[in-house]
Amino acid sequence: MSEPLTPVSRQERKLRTRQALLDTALELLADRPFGTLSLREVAKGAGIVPTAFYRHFASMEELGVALVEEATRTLRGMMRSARTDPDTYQGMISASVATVHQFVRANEDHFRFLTRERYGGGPLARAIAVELRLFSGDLAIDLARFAPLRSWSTEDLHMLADLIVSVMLTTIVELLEARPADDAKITGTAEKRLRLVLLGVPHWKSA
Amino acid sequence: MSEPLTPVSRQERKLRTRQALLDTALELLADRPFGTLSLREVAKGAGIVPTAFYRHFASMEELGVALVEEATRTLRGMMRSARTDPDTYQGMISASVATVHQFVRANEDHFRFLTRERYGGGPLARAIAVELRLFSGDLAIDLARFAPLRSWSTEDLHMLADLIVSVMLTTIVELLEARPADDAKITGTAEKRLRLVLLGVPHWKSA
DNA sequence: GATTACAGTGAACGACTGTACACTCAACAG
DNA sequence: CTGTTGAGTGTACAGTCGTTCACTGTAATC
Repeated sequence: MSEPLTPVSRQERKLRTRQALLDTALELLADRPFGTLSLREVAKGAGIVPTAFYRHFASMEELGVALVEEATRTLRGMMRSARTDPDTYQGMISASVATVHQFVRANEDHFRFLTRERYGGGPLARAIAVELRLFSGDLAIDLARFAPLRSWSTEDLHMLADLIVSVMLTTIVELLEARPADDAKITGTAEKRLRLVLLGVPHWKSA
Repeated sequence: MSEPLTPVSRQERKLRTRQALLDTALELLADRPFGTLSLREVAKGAGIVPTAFYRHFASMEELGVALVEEATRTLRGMMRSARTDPDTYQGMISASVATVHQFVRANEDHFRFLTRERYGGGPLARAIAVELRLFSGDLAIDLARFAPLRSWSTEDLHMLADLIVSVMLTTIVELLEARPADDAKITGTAEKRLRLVLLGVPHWKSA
């Protein structure tokens, strides 16, 4: 149970309990929305007394914001991982969907939290919205490098990027609600949806 | 303040307080998730004592299910209203988007509730998911009547219907978060997204 | 006109909530 | 070695929560 004899500095211990708070919160969030969990149960889960919670966060809301930061770090990792620029649509599509699939399965808690609180209202939803806009903006920049999209206006590129993000988020939610046995079916449908969207690209006229 | 001298039968009174409970709940839900509101405040808002709540619902959860029913009635009304089958894609797109816009602005509470609780987890999210699947199924049937979609497999039709529903829900959320001054911009983008999706239809090959 | 059904009342309960306050005791700085 | 810092403790308080129970008054029934 006890950690090795390494003296464990003071701030290191603090960081650990802070992480324990974030972890138990995320765990409790597996099956209920953020607004329903209490400071006391998070503290208890992390093995500290309720009043000690305030040594780390001024309120539950502040904890929530920290959780958004942690989860969006995973999201950015996914985006970085997907940026392997293959040369064909089909290659890009299946590679991207595979990346999403892999990241979702490896970080279910983070994605469940993000998708659940995205429309939950309050400051959390706003923080997530900001992060998703950044995400979509990055995607638009990436898309601009593709030959068939060179001539598109930035506005249309953002429209396309939002559409793709929307499809991806739908897929993520489907993955989280399904048993892993159905993963292949879900990723297959996701690829179809993206293919259909990109099929329209060569024939697009903005007007 | 007091209603006219009409004797107001017993069950009519009961129906009214029941509706008052639903209305105050919906009002409170304007800026917080369902899980955070309490039986006591809903009862107080409806002008009855907490214990009288049980004369109408066995629990808050049951109230929530009733709210889902009420809100999805609005949703079905929207679908019925949109089924005016024009003959061109462009006509169908702009008419549908206009219908969505009009219904959202006329029933903001219902749509806010649906979109917020959709991913909130628990029995409410499940009830909403069921309703949305029905909605998507109806849409798939409607789509099957369009000439360019005659040859599509039912699986692909469902894929397309889900994609359209997803775009519509994204649009609804955008409308709810924006000031009405930005409505034109949002509906414009929504039409673009649908146009892009449908642009791919003639070139679709399922494999 | 007497009787029943039942929506709404009011007090009380035990459990849980966030937060204030004074405290301990080990890691740290001088 | 000494004094300070600060993460974690324990008690306490005022609210709120869902739910129980015995009740009241009136519309509906016979």
